[in-house]
Amino acid sequence: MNCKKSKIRIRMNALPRKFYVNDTKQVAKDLLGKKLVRKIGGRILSGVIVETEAYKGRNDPASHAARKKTERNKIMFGEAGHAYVYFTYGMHYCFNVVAKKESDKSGAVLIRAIQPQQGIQLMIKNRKTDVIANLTNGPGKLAQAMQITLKQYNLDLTSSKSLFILDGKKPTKIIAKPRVGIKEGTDKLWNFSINNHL
DNA sequence: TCGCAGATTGCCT
DNA sequence: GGCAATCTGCGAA
Repeated sequence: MNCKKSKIRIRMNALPRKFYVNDTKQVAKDLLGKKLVRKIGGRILSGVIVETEAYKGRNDPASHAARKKTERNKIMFGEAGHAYVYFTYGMHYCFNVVAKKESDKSGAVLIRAIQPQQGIQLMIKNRKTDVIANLTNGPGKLAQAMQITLKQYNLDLTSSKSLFILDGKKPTKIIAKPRVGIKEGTDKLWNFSINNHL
């Protein structure tokens, strides 16, 4: 890759495939502070990622990919950098990014929360609430605000123009906690967040 | 302010 | 048939 000095940067580039080909926990931490961007019909929605969770495959009972490859979770076994969207509790979508080392068979990072930056008005409309702090502080809320559905299933985040992630400021402090909403594997501190000093 | 239960659909056993 | 990587509203204190 020759990254010569580009005077005019018309569009910032999305994070490269290489970023996602790494240990799932590491990518989960690296994603904090990065900027999630969604383009819908010329409008831009964006926010800084402030909370993530790592889900591996084998040896992680809480992961969808813990047992075996199925129609739904096959994306977690696929190429890193793709979007894994799933529908749960009969009414919510959750947005994940496939991230794993070459040697790993499966793994993904759940994006749990972002801090809204652009397109807040549209998010308010999508979420039907005007409480900013409540727009994207959960996986289901985030997907609703960003209009992420099964249409984004298996989307390649490194080449898509409607959904991608940009580089951002590296957080100074990362907090590790047990993952939320699961029954098994709660001993692992694979929930990562940064203090968004609100 | 906190805690609990209902909503609601598709996937897995 | 049972339950899920959740959110919201309502009731009690």
